[in-house]
Amino acid sequence: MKHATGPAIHAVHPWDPGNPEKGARHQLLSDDERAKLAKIAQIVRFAKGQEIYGEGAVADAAFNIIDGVVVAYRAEHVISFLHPGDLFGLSEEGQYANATRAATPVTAYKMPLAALRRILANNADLDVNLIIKLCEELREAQRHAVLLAQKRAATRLAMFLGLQEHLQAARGESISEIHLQMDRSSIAAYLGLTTAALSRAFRALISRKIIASRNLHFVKVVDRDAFVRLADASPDGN
Amino acid sequence: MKHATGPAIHAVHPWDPGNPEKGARHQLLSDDERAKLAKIAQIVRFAKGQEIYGEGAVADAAFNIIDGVVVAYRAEHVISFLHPGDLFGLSEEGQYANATRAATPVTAYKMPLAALRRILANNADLDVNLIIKLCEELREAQRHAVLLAQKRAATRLAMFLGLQEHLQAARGESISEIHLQMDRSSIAAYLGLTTAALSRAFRALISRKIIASRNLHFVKVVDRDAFVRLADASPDGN
DNA sequence: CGCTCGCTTGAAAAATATCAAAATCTGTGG
DNA sequence: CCACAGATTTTGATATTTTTCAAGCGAGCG
Repeated sequence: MKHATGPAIHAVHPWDPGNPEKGARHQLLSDDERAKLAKIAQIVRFAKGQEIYGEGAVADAAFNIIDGVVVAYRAEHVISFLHPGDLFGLSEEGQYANATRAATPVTAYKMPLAALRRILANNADLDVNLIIKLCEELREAQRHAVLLAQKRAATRLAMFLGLQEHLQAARGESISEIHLQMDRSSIAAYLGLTTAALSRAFRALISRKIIASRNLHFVKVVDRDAFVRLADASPDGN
Repeated sequence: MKHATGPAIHAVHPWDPGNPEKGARHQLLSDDERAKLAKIAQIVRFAKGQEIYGEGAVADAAFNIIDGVVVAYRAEHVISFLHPGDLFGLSEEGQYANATRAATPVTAYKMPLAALRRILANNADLDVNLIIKLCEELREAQRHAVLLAQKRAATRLAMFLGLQEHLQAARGESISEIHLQMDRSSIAAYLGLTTAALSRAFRALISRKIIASRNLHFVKVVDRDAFVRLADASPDGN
């Protein structure tokens, strides 16, 4: 079982131009590092919809997702969706900068921040890995901003689906369908739309035969050209 | 002259709850570290409007702003405004993830990435400082996303002005007026609006007597209550 | 098997995008 | 220091698009 070894942090390496397939994510930690972290970590579970911590709560632990999807939000707006291999609860000491909630049943490692920092202080490699991970989060936050700057709902949705597909590929999963594990209201909050507008955007893409969906959680890109035309943040017309 | 000492990285410390005034930014580097960086840095200047590097260009150097404002953009959308004490051009090796352009005349340190990484590898403290800086950038990118998720133009503008004011305060400058160094089209691109909509948003805030401005670059908050009511990402009504 | 919660749909109102023209600003050169 | 030309910003009138508010559906759950 891959989960038995301890926390795993996955990210696309920002240096190392010579990595196998571009965009592929790597496990950043060595077995040794994972073992060290495992010593201070405990495995915790959250039910779907359960709050993990609130905005502004005193931050005492970081989490590393083993399985499931977590939603990070702030002031009613979804900031990011976190997946297995992601780290969260970090980078704010004192208090958490945003709230988090389980979008699906979640299993995660929970690591006390104090112990974590102690390990980081004595381990330059971990430091670097943390930097890599932060860079990845930063890139993603910026992609989110570009998405949100789009003016048309259908464009935002297409970009979002493109991001999801991309993430799925980076995780090594199949791309034949895009799997949306979160509910519509979370997606709407991520896209800066009302659920009504999101629903209509889905309908627009479907009726234009750009995507198809067999249920709320699975979407398939039918017309790749049109999809890319929409999703690639075309600076021009649309 | 404070600039004679070498690169300076400013950030709000994420740990250290016990810092003097909350929100105040600190110089992260020791004199020794600055001296080390100074050895590999050269001072460069850019004219207003000049491109510093293009999106996707081969990344060979990082920059640290001494004076002026830089705009980072991607696909026609402004991702961030960078100020003195900020670092950019980092975190992408291989190629720059976004383009940058001088919004005002800019003076900066230019540091070859290769040399920079060599220094980082041998200096755990610098590592930590880099982490702190990345956390700050991440927080800011997330704030940007929250801003963009707002549906009303006036709300986005008010939040933007609030952010600018906050940054100004963190830099220790006066807050009696908000100084907008960039042009309207950059602000519009940052807010995900057209310049026309941005102009009307300004007008709306002015006619509602929430702000006043003596020219394009200086804005004053007149009705603080109304301003805060708008800018504080009110999850509720508006 | 009924019920709740979440998603979809409708119709009307509000807001922004568009496109184009007028006003202002900037900085350049006389 | 002033005048001018180009560029930026503002304003107007319309067309789109999204939000709102509310009612209908449907799927999943107890």
